[in-house]
Amino acid sequence: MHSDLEKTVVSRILLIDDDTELGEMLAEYLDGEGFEITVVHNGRDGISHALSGDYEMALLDIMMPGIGGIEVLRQVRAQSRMPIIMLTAKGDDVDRVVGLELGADDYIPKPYYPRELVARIRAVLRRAGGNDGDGAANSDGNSDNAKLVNGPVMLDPARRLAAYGGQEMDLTVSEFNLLETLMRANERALSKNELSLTVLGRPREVYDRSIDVHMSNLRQKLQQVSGDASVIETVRGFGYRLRPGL
Amino acid sequence: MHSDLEKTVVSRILLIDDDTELGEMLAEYLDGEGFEITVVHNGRDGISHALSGDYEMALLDIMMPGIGGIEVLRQVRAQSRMPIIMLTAKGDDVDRVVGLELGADDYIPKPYYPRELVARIRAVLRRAGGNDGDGAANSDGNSDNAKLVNGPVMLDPARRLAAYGGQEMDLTVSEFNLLETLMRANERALSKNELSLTVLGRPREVYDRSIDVHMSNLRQKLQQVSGDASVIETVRGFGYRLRPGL
DNA sequence: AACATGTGTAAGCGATGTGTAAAGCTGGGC
DNA sequence: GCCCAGCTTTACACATCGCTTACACATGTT
Repeated sequence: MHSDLEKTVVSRILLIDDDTELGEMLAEYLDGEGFEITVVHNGRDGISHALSGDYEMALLDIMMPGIGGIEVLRQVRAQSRMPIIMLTAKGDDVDRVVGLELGADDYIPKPYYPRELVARIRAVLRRAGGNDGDGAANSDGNSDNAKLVNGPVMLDPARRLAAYGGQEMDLTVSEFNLLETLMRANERALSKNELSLTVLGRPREVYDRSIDVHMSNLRQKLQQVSGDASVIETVRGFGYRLRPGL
Repeated sequence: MHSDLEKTVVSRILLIDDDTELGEMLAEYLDGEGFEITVVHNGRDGISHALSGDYEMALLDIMMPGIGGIEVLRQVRAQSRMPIIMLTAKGDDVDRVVGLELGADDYIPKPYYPRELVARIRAVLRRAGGNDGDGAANSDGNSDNAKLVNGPVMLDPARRLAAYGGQEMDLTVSEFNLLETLMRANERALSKNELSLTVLGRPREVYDRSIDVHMSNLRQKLQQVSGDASVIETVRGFGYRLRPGL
């Protein structure tokens, strides 16, 4: 049962969260990342699904009506050591500590940046899959904190450093996420809604110009350093993409 | 380079802790991880069991009524070199030093994150089980007692000594942990939530400014000794990191 | 030309980070 | 058992940043 870490095997993930809209969004995104995801909306179903043995890990919202996340965790843990990541909105305090003491593998506060969520999921899965207990500090180094390079543009997600042709750039979180998302898409065009989802962690709203403005600012910073005005191209009526063949 | 230390035999572990409830939980969890665990609830029994030769290692709570953990450690060490991991409530670093000097192999503060505990147990067992001679913790790079060096900053986790350019610094437990965590992350940026988890042992709560304050104090001490104001950099909206290329 | 869509700039304001002080805890000394 | 000292946490004041909104202008499309 070892060394079946082939990437061809999709990881089956269970999402237990009563927030259907958010669930949709996450499910969609994770699906795109190569995970197979199932969503259930209450604690009851969560427990039974979790214990079915069909899933490699679970994402569990703490705040749920009826059987809350803590109780779900407790009951699942009574029978299973599957990896579990706790999700929670801000505002609940004591429960978190209890959750971790009960054996949650990680804890992620809202707002979820899907990117970060994926990183944590991979970290947890790797820890669970590779059977060697490694070092003490439970930092989540992960496979996708490798540096991203595309032509002269370099991004180091782990260190949160961005540079163009060796010249460092000072980017805000949103600008950084924006550039990171575009680079990961690798010249594929991304819609504004996709960008809003991954960069801002929320769906794009009706008169929402945030992505546009962040894009504008990012472009300015890029141009300041590169002199190149067209590192990022506009796809009119759709979104943006990194200029092919940079 | 597959090694033969893969033991098909389960590791027998002795847990010495007066807290029965916590003992239950840990025992159950560790059992699920493939360890065979025995729990005793006082120092007397702890010593006799430990010296029985039936166990590969012991987890030892420092705080116990009657014969305390330190005393147990001393008496066991008088006759045995078996691996021992100390468990303790947060905050007492004096005990930690004493424990390590008496020959404890590792030290884990409460609250226990089961995942981390398992990792440490495996690490300790691996060290003890493999060729003990060289003691060099190899590939996993996170040997707990190795000194950490990053530019002029030097940290000796075993002795709890910190220095900048040879100049010793007097740090509190939290400040030390903070610096240690940042150094282990090796220039990776860490979110405040991550830092709170590893440094304080709890998730960051809503209006929790503890990390910020500890950071402020740590920076002051660093500057006092180094004159360098920017050993630790802020990543706004995210967290902190050690300045790359120190 | 008329309309739709994208871009840049500016301004307000909530979010975030820092430093200081005071209160709360805990352990050690007596 | 009490008090003191040191550390951690909380509280607050202040500075700064950056996200969003709004609007004017530019560019593309029909």
